[in-house]
Amino acid sequence: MLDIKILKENIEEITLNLKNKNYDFNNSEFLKLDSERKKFILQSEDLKNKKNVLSKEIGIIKSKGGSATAQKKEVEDINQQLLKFDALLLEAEKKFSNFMLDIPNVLDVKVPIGNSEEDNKVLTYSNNENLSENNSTDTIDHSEVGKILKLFDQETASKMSGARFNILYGEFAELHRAIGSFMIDTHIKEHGYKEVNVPLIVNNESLIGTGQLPKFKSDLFELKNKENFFLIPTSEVPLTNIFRNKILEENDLPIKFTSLSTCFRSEAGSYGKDTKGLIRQHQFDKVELVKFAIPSKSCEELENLVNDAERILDLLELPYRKVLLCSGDTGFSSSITYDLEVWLPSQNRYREISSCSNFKDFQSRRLNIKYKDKSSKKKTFVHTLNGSGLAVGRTLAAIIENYQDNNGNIEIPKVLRSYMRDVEIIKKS
RNA sequence: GGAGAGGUGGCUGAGUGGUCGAAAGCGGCACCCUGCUAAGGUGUUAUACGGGUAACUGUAUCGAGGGUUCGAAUCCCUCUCUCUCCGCCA
Repeated sequence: MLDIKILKENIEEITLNLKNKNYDFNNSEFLKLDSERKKFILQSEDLKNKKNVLSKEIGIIKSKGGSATAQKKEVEDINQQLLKFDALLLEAEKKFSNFMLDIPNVLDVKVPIGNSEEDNKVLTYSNNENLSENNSTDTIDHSEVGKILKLFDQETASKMSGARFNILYGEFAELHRAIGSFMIDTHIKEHGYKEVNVPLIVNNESLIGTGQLPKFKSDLFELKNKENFFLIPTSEVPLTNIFRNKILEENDLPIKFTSLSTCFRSEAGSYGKDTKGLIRQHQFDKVELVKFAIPSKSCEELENLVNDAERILDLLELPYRKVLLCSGDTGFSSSITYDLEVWLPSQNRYREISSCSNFKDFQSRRLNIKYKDKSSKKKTFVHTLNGSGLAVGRTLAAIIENYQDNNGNIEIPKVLRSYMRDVEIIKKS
């Protein structure tokens, strides 16, 4: 959520900024809803004040043994009026807050202007080479290899569950588990994150806080037999909500959490896209990195966070590129986002494997997460950041494709071997 | 799932119908005092949203929502969470 005062003071500038995010900010509607709300607040508060004064008077009269019937009558009249005004106020507040919750975060000045994916700015290629220019691809698609090796079974998964699920057997299941363990170990041992095990089901307050609701409900799985239960689309949601309604100490910041969790996404609106393999599943595992930082340090913290995610790709020796998302491609809650895209030779293209964002105070305002600023002594909203470090299923796919030899055998990346019985290669049996 | 006990400010904890946004203590902050890191004294110390250049002032908030009442932290109802006991269970 945006700061209402800041929004009012910079309304032209913010309107332009949001336009770059393809959001049409209706500022006359905003001003109308705001003034309407204020009008009712004023009227309602005025009546309440009168009521409070009279009630106090009645108390004093009663304590002296009087009866105060005239005052009682007057308060009753006020109550009648209040009934009307409070209904109007409630309506106006609701409209206003729905309007506010719908507004995306303002973009950072560093974000390049653009409409879609094509306008994203590629910053670096690992090993300084753009592999999509080579155009020599005899790599077999990871799901095909999986089928040949009999370690990957989409048909059976679809029988028991439906589309966008998979079953991994044997070495693939092991490798999948090894990847997750390796990633989270690296973050806790080498990058200073604290591991957290989180609930996979959260309530809608949590999802409003991080920005998935109310706007993106269709992307979520909601449980049917219990009100207000949603499967998490990412552990960003529980991790960030840990400090909902909390005041943190400046000395404790930055706080760095990481979690390996299963994530659930409905993938509504992506029918027919990536139907084969591990790229787009209803259920997938992901290692998430979440940070709480003081505002003046959050930009720096984002750079570090991206480095932490990149480090995993470096250690796995997977080719990738780093991309700064353009304005139109930057997510609803984010102010600035870097994507890491791993090389998938079978598709001859780079695919997103991590997305790292600075949300600044957008989430913390919704969630009411503050810290006590040492110099000003004021309670100030913290900045929240997060990124994938990395998506486990997509990493598995990338390994299967990038570590494949001409016979369709798959070498295990060196750093993972100790996590899976020192197996060096997966061969057809 | 059954039975009971609870949810009060940063924390502990009083408060059962009127001047209670809420005692007291702890913690925090400011100042004073004291010749050594201790102790003491005084004051101050919630959040959000309005109005006002400002001093200041209004409204709301005692788990959430409803109700009773002129008036609710306090009484009633529903929900929720925590704790204890029983049952079931990985």
